[in-house]
Amino acid sequence: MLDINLIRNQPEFVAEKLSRKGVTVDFTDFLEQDRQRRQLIRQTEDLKAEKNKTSALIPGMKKDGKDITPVLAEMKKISDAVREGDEQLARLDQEQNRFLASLPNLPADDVPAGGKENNQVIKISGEKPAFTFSPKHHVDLVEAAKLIDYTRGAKLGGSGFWVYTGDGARLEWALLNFFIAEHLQDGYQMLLPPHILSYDCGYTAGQFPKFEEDVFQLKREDQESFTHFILPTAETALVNLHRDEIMDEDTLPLKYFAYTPCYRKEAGSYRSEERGMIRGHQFNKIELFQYTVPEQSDAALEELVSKAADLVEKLGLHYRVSKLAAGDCSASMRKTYDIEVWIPSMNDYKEVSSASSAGDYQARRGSIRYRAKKTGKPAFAHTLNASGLATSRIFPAIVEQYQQEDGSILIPEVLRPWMGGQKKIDIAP
RNA sequence: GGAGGGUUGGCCGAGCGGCUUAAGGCGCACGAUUGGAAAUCGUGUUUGCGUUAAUAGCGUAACGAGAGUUCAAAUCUCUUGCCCUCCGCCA
Repeated sequence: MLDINLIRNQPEFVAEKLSRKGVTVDFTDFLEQDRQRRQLIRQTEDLKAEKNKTSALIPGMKKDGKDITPVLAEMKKISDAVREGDEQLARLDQEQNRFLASLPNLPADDVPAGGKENNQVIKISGEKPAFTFSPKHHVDLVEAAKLIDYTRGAKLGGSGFWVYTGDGARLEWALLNFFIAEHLQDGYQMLLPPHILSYDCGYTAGQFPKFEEDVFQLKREDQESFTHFILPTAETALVNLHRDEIMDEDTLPLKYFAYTPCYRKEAGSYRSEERGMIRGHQFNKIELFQYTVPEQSDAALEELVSKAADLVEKLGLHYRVSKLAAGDCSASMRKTYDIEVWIPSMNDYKEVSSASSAGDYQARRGSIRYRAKKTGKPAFAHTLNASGLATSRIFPAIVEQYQQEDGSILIPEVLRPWMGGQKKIDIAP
């Protein structure tokens, strides 16, 4: 949600920022309606004031035994006028909120305008592994080593699901354990939130109403629209933790991380080059999240990016970091860095972490505030999130980048403690 | 799944149609008192919206949420969220 006062005072400025995201808006009609709306508020509130005054007379008159019939008639008249004003206002409010809620966040000043093609690679770490043999695709590798069972996954859940088996399950869990240990060491608090969330959570995160179709919706038999959904990322849960709260400034920054599977419909987004575990309906992810005061959010974003990058680095994988152009950031975000790992078989980099600052956009939607010490007044907090990390692309990257000529896979050193010291995975007999 | 009870300002808790501008207490802040402190006394102590140069005033709204009855709703009716107790079922 954008600050309506900013739109009132500097509509051209807001429109220009939005155009960098590829969104064209003309606020003329909106501002005119806003003026009318405020005038109606004034009129209706004046009527309410009159109503309150008149109503206060009644008990005294009754006590004195006076005839209150004319006052009752007057009250009736005012009440009807108030009701009419309130109804009209409710309609205008709804219209205005719908419009405001549909506007994406404004990009930060240093974010390039335009779409994907304007993303800037700002860091490349390591080098593409040079194979002395012909490297295999991760699907072939994990099937040979019996790490993932795609066939039975599809039997259980349909296309886009898989089963981790044996060392594959252990490797997956080792990754999560490694991430958890790192985040705990950095002073982040671990959370395990519910996976089923109520509708409001999706609204606060900025995913609803626009992206309602992207999540698995849960509906009660007796209701028309869905009331709950399965979370597409732990971010949706974490951003709602302090919804409708006013926190002490002293408690900020709050640093959390959560492990959840992420459930996404991914309808129509399957591409043939993404066979395997690049894009599934369910994948494991650890999500980092921070609540900060506005002055600290830029530094917090840098911290999150470097934390996520550090994990990929410690796994010994070749990756790069990009700053996304305005149009490639999701709607709620003012600035996003993507960390992309090299997948040899795709000859491309795939996202393993997206680190973003929402500024106060989500805070406004969810009324997430803190009491500013300086003024003593409530102010909107800033929210930031980053994957740390999603395993569904890290796993293939490890398998492909660490593959040996005989089809075995070396286990990155940092993961070995969580795999009983095991150093490599051989192809299954 | 069934039957009850509850939901009120930061917290506890009264109020069950209009003398409530939400009693009283606790906590917190400031002031008085004191050599200093405790105790005591006094004052203040929510958020949104509108108006405004204003974080000053004034107005307005909010007693879990939504709808209704009424001239008037924290208070009555209906729907619903959540919490508690008991019963049933089940991992």
